Amino acid sequence: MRRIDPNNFRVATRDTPRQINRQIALNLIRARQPISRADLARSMNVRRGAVSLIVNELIEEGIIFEGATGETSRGRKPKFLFVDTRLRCAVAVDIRPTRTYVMVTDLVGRPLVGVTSFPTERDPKVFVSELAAKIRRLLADHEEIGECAGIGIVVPGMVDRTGSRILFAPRLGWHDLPLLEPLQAATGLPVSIENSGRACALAKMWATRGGDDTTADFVFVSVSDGLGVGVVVKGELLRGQHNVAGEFGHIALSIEGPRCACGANGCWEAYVSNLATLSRYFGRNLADEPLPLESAMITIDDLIALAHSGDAKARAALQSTARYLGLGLGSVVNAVDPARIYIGGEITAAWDLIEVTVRSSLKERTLRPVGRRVEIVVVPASDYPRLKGAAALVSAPSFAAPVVA
Amino acid sequence: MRRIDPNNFRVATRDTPRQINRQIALNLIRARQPISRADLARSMNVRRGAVSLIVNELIEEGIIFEGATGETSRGRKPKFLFVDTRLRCAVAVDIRPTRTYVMVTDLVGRPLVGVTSFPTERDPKVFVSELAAKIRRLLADHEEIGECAGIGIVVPGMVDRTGSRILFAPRLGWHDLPLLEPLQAATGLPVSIENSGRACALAKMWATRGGDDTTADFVFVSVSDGLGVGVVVKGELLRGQHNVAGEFGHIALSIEGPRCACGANGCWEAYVSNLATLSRYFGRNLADEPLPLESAMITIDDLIALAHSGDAKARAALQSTARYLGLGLGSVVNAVDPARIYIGGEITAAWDLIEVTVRSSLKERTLRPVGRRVEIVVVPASDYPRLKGAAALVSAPSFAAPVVA
DNA sequence: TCCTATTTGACTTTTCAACGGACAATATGG
DNA sequence: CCATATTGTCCGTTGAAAAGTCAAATAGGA
Repeated sequence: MRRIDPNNFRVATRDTPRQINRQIALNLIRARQPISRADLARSMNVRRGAVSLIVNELIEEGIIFEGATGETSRGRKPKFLFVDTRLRCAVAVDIRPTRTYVMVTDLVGRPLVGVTSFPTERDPKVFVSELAAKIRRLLADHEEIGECAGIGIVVPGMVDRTGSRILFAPRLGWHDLPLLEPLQAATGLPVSIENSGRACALAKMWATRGGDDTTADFVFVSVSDGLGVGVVVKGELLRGQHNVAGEFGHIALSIEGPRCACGANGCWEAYVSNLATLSRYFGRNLADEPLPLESAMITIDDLIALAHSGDAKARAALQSTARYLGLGLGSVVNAVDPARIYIGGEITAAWDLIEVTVRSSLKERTLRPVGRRVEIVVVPASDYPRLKGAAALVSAPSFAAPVVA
Repeated sequence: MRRIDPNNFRVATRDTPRQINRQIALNLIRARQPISRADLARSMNVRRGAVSLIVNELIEEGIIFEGATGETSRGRKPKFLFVDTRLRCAVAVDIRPTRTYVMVTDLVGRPLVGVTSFPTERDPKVFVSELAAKIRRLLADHEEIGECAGIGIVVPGMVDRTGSRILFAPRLGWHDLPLLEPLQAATGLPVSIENSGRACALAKMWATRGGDDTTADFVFVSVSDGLGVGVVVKGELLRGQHNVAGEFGHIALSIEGPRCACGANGCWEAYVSNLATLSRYFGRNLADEPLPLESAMITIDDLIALAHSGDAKARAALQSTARYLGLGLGSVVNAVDPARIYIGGEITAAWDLIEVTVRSSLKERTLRPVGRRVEIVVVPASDYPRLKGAAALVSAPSFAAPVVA
């Protein structure tokens, strides 16, 4: 039940059916490969002839290819179809406050070259030229991975609606910074930029899986230096009017709570960020202190290790975080009613310690009867959700549904 | 950038372009009537011939009609087209805890028969037969308004995803109650049921206006006995996985706050509902007291009148509510990044007293730089947003975009 | 080994709707 | 009266799905 905007619509032309069915076929091939033309026709409930035309068009364009012949119990053997991921790649970049990570993937998001990283340079100009050089070298060193289709970049901050400027990235000190144009100029490749929490959600949305899980509304909550949240509704990222929707990190947990970096009091982020957990461990607010030297301090990973080895103070700090995490998730669940919540970030390493607390405090705040059935899925750091999201920025557009009506 | 669900898609057929363009044309006629075929063709950027076919089809079906001939500076005069709202109507029903309101509208939501009301019977069976009788009598008394296309019902509670059962309506004491089938059986008319906050949002989405305002993401917050919220994203209501999304009334303002009817502590609703405001006025929590007799108590409208006449205690109570309202709106804005917030409910009568406080506390919690630009629009009770939303339940489906891909 | 049934993928004809252009009807201004 | 402009209709063309046909490939049974 969508309203058509009388000031912004897309009329259908003669080839609109083809555009639509082409994308459906492509997505089915992606989800169920290997698959034959006949199977495709059965799945789509159209004639084999119509499918053949679409498939041959896709083959001609090099988007899919005809692989080995398959087996059937009887009759002519089918020719299997696959999404063509050979000799093309995407560069995924994850910009974080201290280090920047780079990975090369194929066009369905599978890693091709291991993750490399380097310290994040705060000066934007220097950063751009450094990053461009690294990417050029990486692609030159691995000619076997083929042509690069584009660069996907993920940042811990807000991106404007055109995806070309960083509006505000507090932990990087970047403010209204054009990033797309300089990088595109420096690399000669198409670039997409996205907020990291949202990108994590994108990664999950486009994750190649068994294919028997249907698209459901979900939320990705990334607990890290900040709190990144991505919301997916009906197969689409929630963006809002200025492309800053989903900033659940700055909804209130307690309006009288501790001051948050955003200026407000008692934001969820101020309770559950890594800094908040560490602050509880140390018994003082680290946010007030001038830029602690990373090496001199214990990190969240150290804290989790301490907790695992039995340190009571570390355990208590994590339990508090777990409680606040669950309470905040309750607000998220009541707001968007998702089928599933993905949780990422360093804290997932302590999931065995905090799961019970998170779940029980989530239940405390969610409405009966349906809200409490929400599934929680932990995404370990080893899954590289941010980098996979960055890769999805490059690969997903060619699988997206056409815009109609 | 929507992902196509490989398990739930709609392939395009030969007549998909027609279905799409038909709905676009219909929406354009609705938004810009009176309009000629030639104008329509220009707006849609298609041939006049194609438009003529669609228009004649719509006329044949009785959905639009050809009215008076228009004026042009030169050349053949155009025949104007209008959405045909003659001799058909929708019945809008607003079920509230104490009274139930009924209105009859035409199919673009304009009132035809004034609002009538009767006390809400708590026993569902009695209620259904009473309501059905009232509707039958109403339609019989006003034969001039033509045939009834359906009944739209709005309830202060959660509705299941099929729209047939009330999952939970705390203030009515209804719990997992089938309402659609009995009412349809008793009236012989199609029935749609929706949550009242969401229906208010629907009303605004389908409000017939100048037509030069484009569809933007927005939120409707209805402050009343409870707190109803409807969220519209890209011309569509946010529903979530179990049709209970948008329950922002139960996000936290303070996790240590007062107990809410939902069982959690410090929900936004517990701070800004009419009962909360009245409780502050009386200096004690009215929620704990056994069902106060309405007549014996002062109502929120009385309280607002007192405030307007200078009563300091009443003003203070409203100011507190205003502050909490603004703070909660901050969370909503950060979560969904809307272009506009509509505010409805009894409290809008005190808007002159609370506006400054609401706006400043909203600003306190919203993220820079874009979040603070959100527009706030007050919807007075005299606009009947709930009833118009109920009417939209009946009339909107025929204008909705077809589902494709 | 031959025949039948089955399955795949290519191909042909039909139908639907947009596309592109032509045309009659209607009006204005010189 | 004529040139020009505008609206709405009509007709042939074209793109794509719908429906059906056919050859190729293969398995299994007689």
